[in-house]
Amino acid sequence: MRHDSRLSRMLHVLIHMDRHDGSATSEVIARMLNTNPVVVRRTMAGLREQGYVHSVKGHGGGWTLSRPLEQISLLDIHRALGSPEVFAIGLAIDHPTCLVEQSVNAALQDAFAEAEAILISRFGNVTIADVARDFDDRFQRSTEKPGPGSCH
Amino acid sequence: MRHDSRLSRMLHVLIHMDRHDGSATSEVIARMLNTNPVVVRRTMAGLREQGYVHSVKGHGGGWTLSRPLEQISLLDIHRALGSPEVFAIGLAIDHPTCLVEQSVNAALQDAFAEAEAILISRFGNVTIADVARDFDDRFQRSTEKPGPGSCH
DNA sequence: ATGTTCCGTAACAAGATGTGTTACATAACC
DNA sequence: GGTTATGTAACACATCTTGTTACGGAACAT
Repeated sequence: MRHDSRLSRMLHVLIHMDRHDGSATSEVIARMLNTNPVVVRRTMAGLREQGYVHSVKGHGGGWTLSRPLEQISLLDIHRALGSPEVFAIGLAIDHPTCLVEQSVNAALQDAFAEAEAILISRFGNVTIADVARDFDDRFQRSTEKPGPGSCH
Repeated sequence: MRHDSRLSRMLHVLIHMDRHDGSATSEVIARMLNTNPVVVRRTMAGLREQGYVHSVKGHGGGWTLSRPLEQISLLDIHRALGSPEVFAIGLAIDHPTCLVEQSVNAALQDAFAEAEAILISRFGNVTIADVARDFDDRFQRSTEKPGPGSCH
């Protein structure tokens, strides 16, 4: 696969869970995301550990939100997923003895650090509720009768 | 491997080439970078196509710079390498029919676009000569007698 | 109690990509 | 023609995300 899509998937599913009464099973979520129930459990495990969702075993069980979307930022989810590497480009080696390579590393790291700081700051300032609100706008524009609906 | 280190490697070798009279063979460059001559040719091919370096076959041949480092930015090299994907994080799917996922994509793409714009802008504003100058500073601090030297 | 429905997790396959390596063709210079 | 280079195809390898199978454990239904 080309890149890590777990953040995208988790935001997607959390909004659906918010707009859906009761709990959702890994099976149902997997169909939403066009993937496998095991992948769902694996990915949501981090969110559960951080207290953003709750899982219940057995009949009638499944996944539920543990707190309102207003209280969860994109950064929270990014971190719950283990703060995966942001960049696909990186240094050849981390601590080179070559002074030339040290300068190259410094130049690149500066640039990466600046870009990452922007991204992380942005993630921290956007809640999932903000994204859900944007969905409401799109939904309203796409239908005559606005309301809390979804595409699944 | 974890990530794309071609940019880092190319900056490294271009500075060495600048501080080294005559041409350098793929063999010599490969030893600098702790890699293989074929990898060097493969990676430098893009730089040659864009006119940053020149290669000569046969006895006495090798690689030479086609223009001063002042005229090559980090962005130039990034593009010469085919503008590889900057981020290791991405969207689940590109053009979803699901309105929720469309909102998620929009939020993430906004954030990524902003961060990438910063990174690209930074790359565009730094020439390899700037990096080489930083090397000169480090070299001077590391010895009594400053001068155009390298670690290889 | 037993079966059904869930999650939890280990184990392994698949696909993609950067990299390493071998092999061979081609070109330039001795 | 032989030597020294690059150019490039072909394939192996490592790593990582994702997909899949398998099985264990917990909760609820009957």
